Amino acid sequence: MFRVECRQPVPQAGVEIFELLSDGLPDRVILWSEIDVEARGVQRGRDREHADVAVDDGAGPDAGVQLPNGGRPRNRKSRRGPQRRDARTHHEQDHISPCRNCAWLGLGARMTTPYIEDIGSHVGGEVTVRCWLHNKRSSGKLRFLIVRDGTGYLQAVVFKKSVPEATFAAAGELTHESSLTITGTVRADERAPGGYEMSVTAIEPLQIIPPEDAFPITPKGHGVEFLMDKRHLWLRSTRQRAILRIRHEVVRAAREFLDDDGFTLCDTPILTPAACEGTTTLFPVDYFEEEAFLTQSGQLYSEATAMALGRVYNFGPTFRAEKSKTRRHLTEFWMVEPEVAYATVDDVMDLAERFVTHIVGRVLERRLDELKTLERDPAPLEAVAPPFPRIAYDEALDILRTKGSDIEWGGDFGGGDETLLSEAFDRPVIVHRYPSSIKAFYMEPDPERPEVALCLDVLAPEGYGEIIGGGQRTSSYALLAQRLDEHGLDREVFDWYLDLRKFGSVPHGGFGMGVERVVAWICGLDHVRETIPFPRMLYRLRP
RNA sequence: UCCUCAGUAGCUCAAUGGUAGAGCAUUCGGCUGUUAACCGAAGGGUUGUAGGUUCGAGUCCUACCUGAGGAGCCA
Repeated sequence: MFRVECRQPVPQAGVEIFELLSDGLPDRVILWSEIDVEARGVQRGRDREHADVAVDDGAGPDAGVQLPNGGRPRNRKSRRGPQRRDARTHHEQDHISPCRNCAWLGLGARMTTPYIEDIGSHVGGEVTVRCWLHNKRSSGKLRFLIVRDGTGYLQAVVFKKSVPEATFAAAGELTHESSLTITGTVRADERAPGGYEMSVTAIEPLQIIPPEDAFPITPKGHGVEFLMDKRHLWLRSTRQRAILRIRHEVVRAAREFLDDDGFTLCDTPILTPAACEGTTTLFPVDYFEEEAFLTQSGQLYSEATAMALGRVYNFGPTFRAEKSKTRRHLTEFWMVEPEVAYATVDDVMDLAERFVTHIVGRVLERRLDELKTLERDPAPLEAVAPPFPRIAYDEALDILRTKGSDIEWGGDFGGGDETLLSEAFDRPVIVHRYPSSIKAFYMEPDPERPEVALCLDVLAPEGYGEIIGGGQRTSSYALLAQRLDEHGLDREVFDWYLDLRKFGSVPHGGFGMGVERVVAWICGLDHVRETIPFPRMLYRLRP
């Protein structure tokens, strides 16, 4: 037995490992578990030629390798030059596995450390999986280990008669969420969850969690408070992983849509000198003895970048210090905000409609497995297609009144009103032209009805409520200045914003979409707190 | 800030004002195909905190603390 050890810096050693394999050990696969942990990190280097790995047989540094056939590898110096290229060619010919991880290691199919999601391309071969123990079932002389590596679950079977006693014992000592590498032959087996199973030949525990201080999250139920306190560990559950993958898909789809539609990403500052809208509470920050605030929207700045680049968006965190304690609120959340020069309110509605449709479509296309994990019925999502119903605020009031609401004209919708409205349609509904009095100072009034604003909200179906808010912005300098005064906002603070109306003002508009609310809706969750890895809420700053 | 509900074993929950219980987790034993495995046994408690009523309080009362849901406000 030998091991391969990492020691820096030893140039070209990554190639040496490969040559060692082909020269001295034609039928021998070096198992991942036989490679020192330090070497693994280096193996991940992008440039294989400069991977820093030396070879050691355990007798000491630079002692060389004692091969089973009695041969020794040539010393390191003699292995530079053309031979290296030969080895690489050999490697490329040898490399037949479609497994991305094995290709990435640069060691072809000989050294197989696949991710579980790729395990199907290794049937019949011996592989090593680097993982955590998800669950364990024992049946006397037979032990089932269900392991996870972040990409999936794999059932590994340890037969007492087929492995050394120590290996069988090691399988027994592993505890829930202990880390390990596990080696064995991959088989297709219908009895195993996922359809593939490993017959184990070797187990190497990395860290065994002691039973007296066991992993706190058990397979059975827990309360919200407990899980939130253990959020850093809760993330390892199947359900949380599915949600975060869908969140990733939502973000990716949003950016993909805007990038492909000619938008330029122009991120806006997090630290701001004043309220963007002046209506909600802000988190104050000491900015070198000046008071600053965490942003609650990048919109005003995006209006500036839109005047420079035409179509822009910003994508970042936003902060609201509201004492809201509901299933729809976080104090820190992510928002994507497109802004378009020369856009009218109708253009913004068109954009919002195409945007939401694209995002939902991508999730259905790429994350159906995760939706299934969440037991989310995809049917309501499949109905999401243009055109979305567009109703004016006045019509919305009529609908609400038929459904029993006693809302007066001029009032904003409460959570219950939003639920009532969205339940009236099978897809997202756009409500436009709210009374100016309940909207922000920068909303453009409707020229035909100045008491309403050219604004819009998109309400998600199934009672999920507002996921998008936006509209057309005031383009007149005089009107904007007047509105600032009416809202009690300081003109000097907004002088740069007023400049946008002073130097080539044009009609323009955009919207902001709350990522967490969209994810909650798509996943069918009853609370936004699970849609972000570490939610920040009223009374919840840790972990 | 206001309203409602909850706090009992590591976790999820029971317990008419009268001996503090179960499942999961943990430990030990059994089982060669388990699917949140199963079977048997064991350990594990200042019932959120402080007062009060009562012969007697997990249970009733008061205050406080913590959490959850909602209102307002918002994406």
